[in-house]
Amino acid sequence: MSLEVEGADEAQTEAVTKNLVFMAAERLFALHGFQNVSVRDITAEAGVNLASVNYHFGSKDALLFEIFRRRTTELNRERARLLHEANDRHGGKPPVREILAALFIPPLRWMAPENDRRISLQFLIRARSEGTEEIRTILRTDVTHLRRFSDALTAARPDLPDVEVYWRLHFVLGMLHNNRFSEFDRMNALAEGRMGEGDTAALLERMLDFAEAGFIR
Amino acid sequence: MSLEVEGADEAQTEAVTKNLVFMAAERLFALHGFQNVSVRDITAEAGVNLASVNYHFGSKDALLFEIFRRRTTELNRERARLLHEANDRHGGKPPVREILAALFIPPLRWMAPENDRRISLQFLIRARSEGTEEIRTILRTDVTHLRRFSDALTAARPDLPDVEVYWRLHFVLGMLHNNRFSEFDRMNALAEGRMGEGDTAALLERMLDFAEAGFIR
DNA sequence: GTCAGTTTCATACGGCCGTAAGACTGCCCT
DNA sequence: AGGGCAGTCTTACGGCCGTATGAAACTGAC
Repeated sequence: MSLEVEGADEAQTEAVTKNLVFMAAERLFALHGFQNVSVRDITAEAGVNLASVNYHFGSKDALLFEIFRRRTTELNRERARLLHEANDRHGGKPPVREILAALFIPPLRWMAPENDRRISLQFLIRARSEGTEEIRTILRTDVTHLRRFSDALTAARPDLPDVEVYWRLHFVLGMLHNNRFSEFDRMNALAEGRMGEGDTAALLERMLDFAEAGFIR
Repeated sequence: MSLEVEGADEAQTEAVTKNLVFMAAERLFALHGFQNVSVRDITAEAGVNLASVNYHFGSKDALLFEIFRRRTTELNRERARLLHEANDRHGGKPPVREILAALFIPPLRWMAPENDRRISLQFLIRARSEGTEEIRTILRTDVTHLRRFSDALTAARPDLPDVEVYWRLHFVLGMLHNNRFSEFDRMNALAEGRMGEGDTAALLERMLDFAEAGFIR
């Protein structure tokens, strides 16, 4: 349940231009939203030619989708690995807190201030609500990733009806997805700046305390 | 802590066209997002002339803002009234569950399937993340409404550090704002349709149980 | 050195966008 | 009767958008 960063390399030296576009687009989409960023904005930010987007990705929609796909895969893989490790530690039946930690830790790692994946997380959160119809369809349809977690949770709380588990997982995901800049800033304004965003380790414990309490009850 | 609907009239007979535009715009914005809906879409849906938006509201941005302002005011007023009633019932110091109920009940009332305010809630949730810079600034700046609730919560839990209250309120609002169609559909797909969206009274109790547990802990 | 293949470049096209301008309509007030 | 006016209509303008095209530049193999 630690937040230490682990080796996240990825060679990806192929096609410098394609990568410049990818990174610039992810950044701008995350900051301003899909519809508010034009292909011209992206190529200008990346310092490449206007036609690059359509040459390397096919279309603006396809670019968005590829970023979404890659980041989602990465996030899901990290989560699955942590859940797997929790399974190993507890003989295939980890307690609720460990399951929730596997769900929380990857995005919280990404969110750490010095982490350059911070923008990727903002992108994912945004794409979830503002994405293309294609993205929304996938989100609605492909729930295999979540199933691992709901299964683990029902195993950890066999006394709880399935439906109850789903609802509480729904609430927990709401907590998690609300961690975007603007919402945090709002609450921090209310707290007159005393919320201290930086400490992600403390945030993890806070979130686990809150979510676990709601789950164990 | 009941969900019975109360008198929500509002005369609003002024300028039929203006109202048609208002309603059509709210609906389309809620369903498809601000950037994905054109002035032409709105006026077509409303069955009025293209120029109506600019004549009655000044601009598309101003239209969005006016819808946001009105719905926010209505929601905040309902919440404030419920909190006030809770105060009266408990001599100015209601327990956590009552405070959270004052926060949850208005949006849940709006969300009830037969309620025509359902679309207004979807609009508000969307505007919160996709709105204009002006809307985001207001959300970030104007926290007077939230202060009533954070004050009440710190009074109900004087042993808890202020900062802790803000964090937990942040989590609770995350739970609440995640109640959009798409997110629910996702979880309901995972539950194979067994989540039974319709019963908002049960949902209220479920949310209160979860949030209260996290707060009391 | 040539040629095929890949990548970059400048440019343009058609389309939809938000907004403005000005003519027109109906209604009330005097 | 007639003038004023709020509201509605048609139409068009300039602008930015995503994408397509074809030429130019580059790369490596032989």
